[in-house]
Amino acid sequence: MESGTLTDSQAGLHPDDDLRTQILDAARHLMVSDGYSSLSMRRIARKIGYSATSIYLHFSGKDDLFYTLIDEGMERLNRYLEEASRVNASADNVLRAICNAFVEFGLTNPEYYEVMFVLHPDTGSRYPAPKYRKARRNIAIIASALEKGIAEERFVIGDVALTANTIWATLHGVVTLIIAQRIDKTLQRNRLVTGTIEIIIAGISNPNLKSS
Amino acid sequence: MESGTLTDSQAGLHPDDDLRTQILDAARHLMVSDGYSSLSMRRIARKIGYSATSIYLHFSGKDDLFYTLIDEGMERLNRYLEEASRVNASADNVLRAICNAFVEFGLTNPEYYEVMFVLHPDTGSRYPAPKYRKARRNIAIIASALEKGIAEERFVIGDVALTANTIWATLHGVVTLIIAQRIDKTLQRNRLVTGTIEIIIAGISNPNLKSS
DNA sequence: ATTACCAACTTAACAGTGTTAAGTAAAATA
DNA sequence: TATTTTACTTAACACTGTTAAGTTGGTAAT
Repeated sequence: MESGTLTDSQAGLHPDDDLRTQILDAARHLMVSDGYSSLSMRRIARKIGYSATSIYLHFSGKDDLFYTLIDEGMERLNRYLEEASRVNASADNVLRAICNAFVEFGLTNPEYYEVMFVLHPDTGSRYPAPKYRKARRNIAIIASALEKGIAEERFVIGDVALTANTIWATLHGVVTLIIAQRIDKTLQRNRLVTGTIEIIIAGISNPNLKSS
Repeated sequence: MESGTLTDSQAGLHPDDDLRTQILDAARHLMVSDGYSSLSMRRIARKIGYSATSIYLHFSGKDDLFYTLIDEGMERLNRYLEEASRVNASADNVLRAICNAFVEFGLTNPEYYEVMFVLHPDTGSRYPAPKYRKARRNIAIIASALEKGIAEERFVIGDVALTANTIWATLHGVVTLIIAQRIDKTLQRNRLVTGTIEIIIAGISNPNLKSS
C-alpha cells in the first residue's frame, strides 16, 4: 500500500463495529482452505484489508486467535456428537453412532481437528483451563452412552470417566493417523474406523475385561 | 562473525569429514532439549559453528533433515518393540508388553514421537515411500503377536493387518493426547494406558467381535 | 612453477514470520 | 474551540527457510 492511495479502511469499506468478527471469519476461512501452517497474521490482515497490527487490538496474539478457533471447533463437534447421541437405539448402537460422528467430524474438518487436538502453540502458553469445559462436554456425551450400556447390562466398565477418555483417545488415534497420512494407503479408511469401533465395543462388552 | 576473525572452521576445529553427522547430532540434541518448533537451520548451524547454508550441502532442506530424524526414531522404536516382543509369555501378555513399550517410547521420547507421527512438514512434500518400510516393521511386530494369539486360540481376529493398524492407532491416540496435554490432568496416565490396552485385549478376545 | 580447477565453505540477500513501540487522523467529549 | 480518546497505521526488531553468488585452500595438469 503506497502512501497517497486510500486504503480500504480509509475508504470506509469496513463497518468498524465488527472487526473482531471479520478477523475470525478470515482466519477460519484461511485455515480451512490453506491449512493452519500458512495462517499468518499478515495474511489474515491482508484478506480483510487491515494492517496486521490491528489484529492485536482484538486478540492478544496468535495463540489467542488459535484458542478462539479451538473453542469454535469444540462447539461444532459438540453439536455433531449431541445429534448422533440422540438416536433411539441400544447402548452399543448409540456408542457406535457417537464414535462414527467423532471420526466423521475429524475427517471432514481436518484443519479444525488439528487446531483442536493436535497442534500445541509454540509459545509455552497452555490451553486456558476454563476452556477445557467444552472439551469435557464432548467426553460427557461418550460417558452417558456408557452409562446407558451399563444400565442395559451390556457394558462391563469399572471407571466410566476413564473409559470415556480411553474411547476418545482411541478415536483420536485413528483420526490423527489418517489425517497425517501415516496409515498404509492400501488400508481402507472405513474398515479401519469400523474395525476400531468394533474392538472397543467388544472390549467393553467382554465380561473378562480387567476393569481398573 | 566479522571478517578478520578466524571462524571455528577456519581454525580447524571441525574434522571436515563428518559435518553431516555433526548436523544430525546437533539437530537431535536441539530437538530433544527445546522441541522441534525451535529447531531452526540457523540454530543448528550456530551450535556446531558453521553457517546455516552449509547444512544444505548435506541435506536438501529442512524436510530432508526432518525425514532423517524420523528414520532414526523409527529405528529406535523398532529396537524397543522388538525387545518387548521377545518376552516368553502367552500371546496376550506379549501384546501387553509390546503395547506398553510403544507407549513408553512415546512418553519418554515425546519430541521424537512428534516428529515421527504427529508433525507433517509444511511444504507439501510427503514422507518418501521407501522410508515407510521401517514404519511397517513396527506394525509387523504387533501383527506377529496377534498371530501368536490366534494360534493359541486366544484372539478372534478377521484381518490381522487391519487389527494391527487399529491397535497402533489406538496406542497412538493415547500417546498423542498425553503429550499434547489434552487429557484431563486428574486422570492418571498409567490408568489410561493400561485401561486402553485392556479394552483392546478384551476386544480381540471377545468371541462376539464382529471381525471385518 | 604456474595455471586451472574443484571442493568446502562463506556472506548477502529475498521474502516471509510474530510482535512491539510510536505515530496519526478522526470522532467524541469537555 | 481545545482536549482527550478511539481506531487504526507505519516502522522496526529479531527471527525463519532458502537461493545465488562469492571466497577460500588444496589438488591436478600443463
